[in-house]
Amino acid sequence: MAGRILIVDDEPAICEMIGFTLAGAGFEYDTAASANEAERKIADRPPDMILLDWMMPGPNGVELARRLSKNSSLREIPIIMLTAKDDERDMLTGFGAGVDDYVTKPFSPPELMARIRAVMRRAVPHATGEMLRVSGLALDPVGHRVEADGEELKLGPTEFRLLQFFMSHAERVYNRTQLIDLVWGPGVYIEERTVDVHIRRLREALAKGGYDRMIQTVRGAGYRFSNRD
Amino acid sequence: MAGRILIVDDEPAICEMIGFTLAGAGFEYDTAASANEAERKIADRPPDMILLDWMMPGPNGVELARRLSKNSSLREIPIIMLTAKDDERDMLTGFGAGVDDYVTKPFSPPELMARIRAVMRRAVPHATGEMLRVSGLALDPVGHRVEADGEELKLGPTEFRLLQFFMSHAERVYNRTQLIDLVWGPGVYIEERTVDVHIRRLREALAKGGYDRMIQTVRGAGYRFSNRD
DNA sequence: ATATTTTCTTAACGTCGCGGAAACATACTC
DNA sequence: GAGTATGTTTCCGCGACGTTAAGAAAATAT
Repeated sequence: MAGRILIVDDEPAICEMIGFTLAGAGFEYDTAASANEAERKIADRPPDMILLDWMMPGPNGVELARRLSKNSSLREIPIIMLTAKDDERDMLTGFGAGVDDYVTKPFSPPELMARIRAVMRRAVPHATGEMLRVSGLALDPVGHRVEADGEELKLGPTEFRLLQFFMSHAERVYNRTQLIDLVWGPGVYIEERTVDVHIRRLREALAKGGYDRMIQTVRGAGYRFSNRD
Repeated sequence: MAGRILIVDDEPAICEMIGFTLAGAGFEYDTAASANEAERKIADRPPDMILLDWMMPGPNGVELARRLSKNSSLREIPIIMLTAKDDERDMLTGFGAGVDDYVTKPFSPPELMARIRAVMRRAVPHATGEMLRVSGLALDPVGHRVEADGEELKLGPTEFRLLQFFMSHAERVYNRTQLIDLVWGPGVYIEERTVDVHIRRLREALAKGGYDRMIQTVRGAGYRFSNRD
């Protein structure tokens, strides 16, 4: 499970081709044919990165970028602009609007992938699909496996996502509402106590290697993943 | 990293120049002056990579690329397009036809070599037409055969491609959308559940040697090919 | 061309695992 | 010891997956 990327381009053919390239590299992707559609999809489920075409009918790419940069929870999503012209002025306005990098059409798949990886490593390291390791625990997002001291642990989908989140956000307390938002996703409304149940199940699974101690309760505040006791 | 490269260009001078560069880097090479000649030579002895000129009298480069991509044993041969114009539309039709990278004329020998090496590194496992082996399973991309412990297995075209994909992308989870993209090809729209059916058939075929266990279901995420349980 | 076979795709149904809520038990704070 | 926060267990419904069958399409043979 390497990150999800949203491709915004009005030409379906371009979306398709880029999507194919991304899929080959193990990324999930979604497409949007306009800035408006993109905005809806982003609000619905924020991607880990956005590939944004400059020239589009209706609101153009920069406008969308600017609007996103105004939203505090979405401004962190890295954006790569796809632009036909390498006009310096356009690039400058883009950077002002929170664009992280540019790729000039025509581009080759390897070139695009290199840019994507570079930006991702910088902005959202957890979406690169690299192994997460904390002491004896190893989580492989791509292969969907978790190992404790070389021995595989079996955990359900939600426990897997929960552990993945914790391992990439260690040493920090999250309350139940935050966990629901960040692990279940925005727009999912479940009871806060349900989090407890999944914490329990995760602990149970980790107990095999004695790593359940890393899921720590901070009374009145939430939970924390830490390798210190 | 030696390999045989087929240069397809109607201008003998260019063939010669590229060939000289390749030979200097330790590659073997062959040349073809037209798409038709190239097709014959490829059928006769598939090269490890193709350098394909865009503009040629008769059937042009993209057409050849598209024809190759229809042949399951030849579709994996990486292709680098040589194009004089960096026209966006041309590039896109190229990607659809299974082109791996582009080099725009005029190009320098070092640049070309860099691209060749990059594409080869990426495509190595499934490009060379070499046998794919994972534990007792052996898949021969050229001869279109699959053997389990020396005994031949009979599987349909789609199952063959699916297995070929899995064997060259082991230990990685792919969801149904990605599999459709990567095994059926971009621009093919079929029901996600159809993947299940082909997974079933593949498992059924592999069950003969007990290798069905290698096609693993990762609930909520997709499927994975793995020799570990 | 036509017939035959093979294979692909879809749809329908059965099964099973997982998520989520509720209920109860326990621990902590003041 | 009251009140609140968290741990633990259980159970039901939903949804994901497996499986089968049948019609459509494509490939092959006649």
